Amino acid sequence: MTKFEQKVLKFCRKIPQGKVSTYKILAQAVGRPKAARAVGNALNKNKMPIKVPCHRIVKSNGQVGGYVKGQNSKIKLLRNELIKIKNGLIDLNSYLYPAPEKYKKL
DNA sequence: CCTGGGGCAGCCG
DNA sequence: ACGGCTGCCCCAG
Repeated sequence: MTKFEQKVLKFCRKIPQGKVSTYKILAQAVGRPKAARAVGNALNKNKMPIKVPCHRIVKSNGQVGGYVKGQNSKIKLLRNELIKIKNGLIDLNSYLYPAPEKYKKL
């Protein structure tokens, strides 16, 4: 496992239950602002959803995004954490962590 | 709403 | 080591 992946997973674990983050934010957190896709790759490759709650990572536009066990599975997990999803969309204003300014203008 | 192109770590030949 | 392809993406038009 590479350094990059480790960083990604580590940040994942910091996300509190009931909150979500985005691939982009994760990318920024690991120092690779433009590597959102690579981040997704890392999460996908990890394949250890029990220890690493990668279901709390969604797209920056609020869509659910993909998941190893399927989007539907991901949605269930999120709902299970009291996160409301309307038609495949998550309200980032309410759930986003660490909540950057640009998402707070509601 | 849809289309196209960019950018990045990993994997494979 | 090298080049090309891929994928839980992002953003501008």
